[in-house]
This record gives sequence, structure tokens and C-alpha cells, in this order.
Amino acid sequence: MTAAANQSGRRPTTSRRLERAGIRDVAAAAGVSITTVSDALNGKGRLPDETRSRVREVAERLGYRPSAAARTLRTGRSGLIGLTVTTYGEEPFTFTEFAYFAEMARAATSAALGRGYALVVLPASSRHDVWGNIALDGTVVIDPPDQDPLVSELYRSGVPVVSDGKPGNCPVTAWVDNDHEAAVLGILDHLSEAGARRIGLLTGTSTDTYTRLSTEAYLGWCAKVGQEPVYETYPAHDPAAGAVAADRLLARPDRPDAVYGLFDPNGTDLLAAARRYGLRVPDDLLLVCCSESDVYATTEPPITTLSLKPRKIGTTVVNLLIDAIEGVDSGTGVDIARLFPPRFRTAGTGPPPGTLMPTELIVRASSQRRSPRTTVSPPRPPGEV
Amino acid sequence: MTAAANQSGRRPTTSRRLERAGIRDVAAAAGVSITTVSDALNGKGRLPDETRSRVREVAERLGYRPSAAARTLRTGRSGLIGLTVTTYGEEPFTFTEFAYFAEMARAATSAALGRGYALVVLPASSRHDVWGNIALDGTVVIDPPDQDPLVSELYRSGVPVVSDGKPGNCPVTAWVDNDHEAAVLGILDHLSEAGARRIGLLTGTSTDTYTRLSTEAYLGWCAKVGQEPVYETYPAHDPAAGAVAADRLLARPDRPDAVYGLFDPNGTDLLAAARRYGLRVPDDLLLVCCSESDVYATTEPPITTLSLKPRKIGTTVVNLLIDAIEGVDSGTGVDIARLFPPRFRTAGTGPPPGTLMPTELIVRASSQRRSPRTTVSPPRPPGEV
DNA sequence: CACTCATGGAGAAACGTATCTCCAAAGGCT
DNA sequence: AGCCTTTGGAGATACGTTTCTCCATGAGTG
Repeated sequence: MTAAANQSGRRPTTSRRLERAGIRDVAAAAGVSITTVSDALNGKGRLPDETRSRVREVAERLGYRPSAAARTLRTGRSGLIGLTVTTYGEEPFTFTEFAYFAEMARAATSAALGRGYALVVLPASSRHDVWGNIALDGTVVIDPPDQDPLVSELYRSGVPVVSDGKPGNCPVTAWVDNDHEAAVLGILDHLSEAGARRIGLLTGTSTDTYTRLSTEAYLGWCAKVGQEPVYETYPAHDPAAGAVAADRLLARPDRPDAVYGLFDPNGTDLLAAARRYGLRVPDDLLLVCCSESDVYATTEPPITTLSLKPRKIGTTVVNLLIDAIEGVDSGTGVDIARLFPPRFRTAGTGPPPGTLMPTELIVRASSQRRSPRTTVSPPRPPGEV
Repeated sequence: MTAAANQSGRRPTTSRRLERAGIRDVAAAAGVSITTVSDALNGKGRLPDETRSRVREVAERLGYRPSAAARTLRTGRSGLIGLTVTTYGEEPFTFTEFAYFAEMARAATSAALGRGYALVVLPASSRHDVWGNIALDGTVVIDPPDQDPLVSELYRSGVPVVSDGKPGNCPVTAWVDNDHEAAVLGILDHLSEAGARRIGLLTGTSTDTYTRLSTEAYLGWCAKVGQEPVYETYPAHDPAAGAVAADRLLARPDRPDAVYGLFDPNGTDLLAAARRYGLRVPDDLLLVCCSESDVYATTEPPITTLSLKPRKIGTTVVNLLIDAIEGVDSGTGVDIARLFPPRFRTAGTGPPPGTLMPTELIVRASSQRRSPRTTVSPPRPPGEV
């Protein structure tokens, strides 16, 4: 009692009942020390159940909520995970990556919450004030550019960083990516089997890993099978440029009879361009694009898409990050090596450890010359495009 | 100098250079007190520019980053704003609200970052552990149910809460919503002008404000113009139920010649049902649905949609919240009354203050008997951006 | 009885910052 | 010369936890 009175009586003010109850108030009301309160509430220390429940009851009665700020300061853990979003101009995320990001973020959020962490959305530009003001236990970055100063700075300051997308040249704790090469090769084979003789590619001008790996895989495949590459590039972040590039691709003298578009809107872009040139899909032109949108299930015709499985990626990224956070906590994050079965992990000894996730090709009418099942869907009265 | 040595020498350990530099290290290195460091870095106090820049330089050299946790504890401000997402089962957000939420969250994120705050995504279930572990300056809630215990608890503990969607019965600092009644009436008038004689409604079974207000507006309109209401309801969160309900609606003996669907997927649902019954859109059936998806710009035919302008809502909600956070800081949030011009605000004296935002009807082919303009849109010469 | 040991719990030291209070020194004024 | 004011900066405290250390007390054991 003396203890309780002593510690809680520290407050010089007299009648302030406006403030939220603190641990000292609970201790005073329960007639114990703050140590006991803390231990009782957190299930630590050696206390008889009677004391524990009594303290809990008092805390409940006073509406006591531990200060997250104080806990974070003391324990060094905030339970917060940063999620970077690239920003072009005012708006976060670009049109192209929106669906992917949304799905990925949704899964990441779910995974984080399931393990007691919350995601905080942060801009990819390191210069932003807000970065310094938030205590992060770790960060997820999406497709960091080569030599990303943000990632480097985070890593240097000891914050675990897990990247969605194989990082170019910055040190990360771990990364997760799709096997883009395998995916592209799979698509090209799929199109070949469907009868394509000359496969074109709609790709981007930027140098991120996804674009680069995919394009290289395409070029490599072309070299292997002896097809002349037929591709057009455009700045992927420009929502209007895709349509123009699609048009260019189909306007070429060596017009392809099948096209794979690397970005989400390319399906629509290519479909529109095909219409413009009087090409029937899939009869005259086979089409595949990379997209997470289920829009392509209901286009006319439905378009075959490659899904990067953003939900799996998001889940994996977050789990890897939390493992790193809870596993090591000492600047050098090497422990992860044994946390995960090396099934998917690349066999390199050199860090950072990477995980490759499979993609999924959702085959629809646009990439098959003969309709996969009965074409009954369109009784489709005269109203045609 | 003595001061500096004194304060930094407090650390008993000898050679630990592994830890991040703290304010004391900077003070020691610069030969000043931590007060001076703090003041110099935060632009406070009275210091000559020379001292300021010297301290800044030393801090930079040591790679000093103020501890966000300590700052939060001291100042009582975390710079964090919670954003609740409703969860059904494992995944956050439902199919129905996904597009709306994504757009709204995107705008909210942008607005928050612009004012130095970050958004942290949190589950709408108050029982989740994570709520207690995070220091929030305020919270945005989306469509809270009546008597939401989470909102009540937050409000009671002094955290400002701004709601997207007029709250049923819980106390909030402020709320923002669309004028759903005006929106529905506008749509019904629009359909009438297009020649509709009997307008049907596809609505939900839940009792949230959006569904309730919209349905009531429809019923009121029917009563006013003397039309017998024709509507079907279904659980909006079930992605499959919408198609069934759409089918039911068009299978009725008193089949409507125009339909408004309250939820995002209803456009597709209704279009498919119309095809099934051999109804041409817009000739036999006029169609409007509420959606944020631009899919409906490219359906056949394109479908008229009502946009709730989630970006505007998101921006407004966040700005209101931050105003409340920075304005009052004392439990009772009444200051907001004068922070915003009362243009849109409801004139009631009773709290909480609400803001009504306009909606936008994007008129497309599905709700017009005669094509609005020449349908020529695609000459579309390649050289366009 | 003299011990060891387990039990229950109190004290106090951080965690790292922001800020309030206060003091010394250096002008500026009559 | 004495007083007031401004400038520059140091000291100390509080923010609210968690946790390490340590001390009573009582029970078991020889």
C-alpha cells in the first residue's frame, strides 16, 4: 500500500480525472506496485492467479489501456510494418499497377494482422518527412529501383526490409518475386501450341526487374526457336501510351499473329487495336496479357491472363519480414536462412535470400484457336461490336 | 563541454558503437547539451544560426535519426491515422466494396501524407489485439454499423474519429457522406427522361446507411410519381447472390423497363440477366448501377454509372480528421464547426457535424434510348496520347 | 534450529525525446 | 555605475511503460 501510494502520488496535480488512467492509477486502485500490474496484465512474473485476476479487474474497471507509445519506446517494437507505394505526382500507385498492388496489399494486410502487426502505407520517396516520424519494425518495398536510397538507408539503420520484386542492387533482408522467365516461356509455348507462328510482345521502356526479365526471356526464346522478335515498348506508367503502342504493334508490316502484353491494361489496348484493324480474336490474333483483373473474364472474347498471384506474394513477403523481425533483431539478418525450407529459395550462398513464387496462366478464349468448351455463352442477339 | 560530457557519459557500457546514435551522442560530439541539439534540429529555441548548422552537421555525420517512439511518447502525437477495413472471414474488404475502398484509401493516403501523417490499416473488429498496440492520433472508419463498439471505445478514449458514411448511432467527431437521396432521385429522373415507365431497384438486405437511404429514396420517389415499387434484395457481400437477384428481378411478371443497381457488380449482373432473357440494352432495358470501376466504360453496351467520388470523400475525411487532431486535442471536438465553410454541412446544431458530398452520374449508352453522340469515337489515329 | 529455496512482489533504472525553468553573460539605457 | 533586457544555452523533469535486481516471508529439509 505504501508503495502504491508512493508511486502514484507522484503526480503533483490535484483533481485531474480528465486524463486517461495510467498504470500507476491501476496500481494505486489495486493496492499493488506498477510492476505487479504490468506483470499481471502481460502474463509475466510469478503471481498467484488471484492477484492477476484482481489486477485485471481493476484495470478493466478503470478502462486502462497501456500507452502504445511508451510500450514501443521501452520494448523497441512498434508492431508496425511499412509498405511503400510508388507515387507519380500526386496520387499513390499508378494505373498500371493498381490491381496488382491492391490485391497484394490486401493479402499483406491480412497476413500482418494475423500475426499482430499492422501495415502503414508510406511513400517510396525517402525524402518525405513522414519516414522519420514513424517507428517501424520492418518495411515491405515494392519493386525498388536499382540503388534505391530509401532501401539502403532503411537497411543501414537496421530496419529489416523485404522486397516484393527482386531488388536490383540494394541490400535487402530478403526478397520475393515471381519466376518471370518461366512465366514468359510458358506463355510463349502456350501460344505456339495454339498455332502462333509469329509472337509479338508489348513491353515497357523502364528498367525494372519485371520488364527486363520478361523481355529478356522473350528475346531468348525468339533466338532459340529462330523467330524474329516483334515488339513495341512504351512507358508503362502512362495509361494512354499503351493503346498507342498496341496500335503500333499491329500496324507493323511484320504483324504478329499472337501478342503477349506485359501490363494490365494491354488486354484492352490490344483488343481495341485488333478491332480497329479488323482482326478477329482469337482467329486472327491470339492474345495474352499479364493482369490481376477479372475484367478479362467477361470481355468479348475473354482474354487469357497471367496472374502473378499477388496475394501469395503479399502473404509471403509479410511472413518473411515478420520472421526476420522476430528472429534476429540484431543488425545482421542472417538467421532467415534456416527459417524457411529452401524449396523455392535460390541456391546462392550470397545474400540476400530470395524466394521465387509460381505464376498462374488463366487460359481463356483469346489464346485458343478452337473454343475450349461449348461456345454457348453468346446467344448474343444482333447487338454486336 | 562539461555538460555534454556529463549527460552523454551516463552510459555505463564501454565500447558499444553498434547502437544507433542518440541525441546524447550528437550533443557530446557537438559539445553542447541535448537541449541545444533538440532545439537546433527542430528549429526551436533561440540559437544563433552558426550553432544550429553545426549541430545539424554533426547529426548528419553521425547518421542521427530521432527516435520516433520517444518523440511520440513525449509529444503525444504519433502522426498515425487508423483506417478501418471491414473483414469478412480472412480477407479484408469484400468484393463489393473493393473498388470504392481502393480509390478512397488511395486518396486518403495521399491526403494524409501531404499533411505529414501516415495511414495504418486496421481491422474493424475491436477485439483485435493490434488496436491496443498502436498509438493513433485519429481514426477513419468506413461505414460503421449502428452502435459500433469500436467507434464508441475510440471516441471514449479521446481519439478523434471521422466516419466515411453517416454513422447510425455512434458518436463521431465528424462524418462525410454522399447525398444518397439526391443521387437516387437524380438517377430515377434521368431514367424517366430516357423513357422508363417502370423503374426497378436492385438493393441489399443489410441495414447500413447507404442501402437504407437509397432504398427509402426509391420508395419515396415511387410513392410520389405513383409507380408500384419493383425491387429485389440480396446480401450485398455475397458476390454470387447479385447475379441471382438480378435474374429474379427481370423474371418478374411486372418486369421493369429500367433498373438501378446499388452495388458495383450489379451492372454485370443485370447485363448478363438481360441477355439471358433476350432483352436488349438500352432498347428494352435501361441500366444504371453504382460503381467506381471503369470497366463499365467498355462493356457492351457501356453502362451508365453513379460514382460516389471516393477520392473526394477520402480526401475530405482525412482533412477533417487532421483538422480535428490539430485543432482541439481536448476530448471535446467542437472546434471543427468553424474550420469548414458550412456550404455543404448539414445545418443541424446537434453534433456530430456532417458533410455531404455530391455524386456524379456518368451517363453512357445503357441509359439512353437514342445514342448520345455519334458513336464514332474510334477513328482514333495512332498519334494520340 | 540453521539452512536452502521457492514464492510474491516492491524499487528503480532505463527507453530517447521535448520542453519548462532557470542562469550567466553581454549589451543597451538612463 | 547601476538596472533592464536580450541572447545562448544548460539542467532537470516527465512521457508511461517493461524489466532487471533484489528483498522479505514462509515452507521444506537436514
